[in-house]
Amino acid sequence: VMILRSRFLDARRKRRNFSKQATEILNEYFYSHLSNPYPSEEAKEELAKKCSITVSQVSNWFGNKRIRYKKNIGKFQEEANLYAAKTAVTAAH
Amino acid sequence: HKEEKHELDPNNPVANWIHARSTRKKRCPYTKYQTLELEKEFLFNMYLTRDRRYEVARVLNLTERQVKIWFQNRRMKMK
DNA sequence: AAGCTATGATTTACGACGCC
DNA sequence: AGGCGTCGTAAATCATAGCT
Repeated sequence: VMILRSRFLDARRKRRNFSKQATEILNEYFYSHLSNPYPSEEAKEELAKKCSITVSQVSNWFGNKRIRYKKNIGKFQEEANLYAAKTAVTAAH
Repeated sequence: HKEEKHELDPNNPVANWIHARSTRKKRCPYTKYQTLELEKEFLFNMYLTRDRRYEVARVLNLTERQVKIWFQNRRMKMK
């Protein structure tokens, strides 16, 4: 019984990477809230809808992103600059 | 809602994020046997009595705290 | 094709807060 | 006060998708 369930749960590990657009949306939020990248429940729901993924997946994504960014800020510098520039353009109308 | 500790360092984007205290025990994956026995116990009852907690901890060589937290996490996982 | 890395999911361990 | 409840998360680890 539990073996069946654990296999079912393990099946969740069969995943596809998120779409390019979804990753784009998540990164835009992350880098435009870099000093406090903790979306509220409502914000998570909105992101989930825009990305066509679940709220849990949004939480996982932010959890992974925060720890991986923190662990190696240098590696993400280029990406950070890219999204900073992008949101700056958006802000300038 | 704030958790754990914040570092005081201006100019660093990560400074105001939530950080685990350095005293936190490193995560230690449980053995297959430990997990299986915990699952069996969970199937028996989702909430531990004090006596069961003591017994499970003793048999699996875990602390009572670890067993308590394992059950808390397991209940959350179930939701 | 094989190896390696990036990435999404799961597992331990707590902090914050709640209710008895 | 004190202990166990949930909720959200950190950090480590797992599994494998997808490059090189």
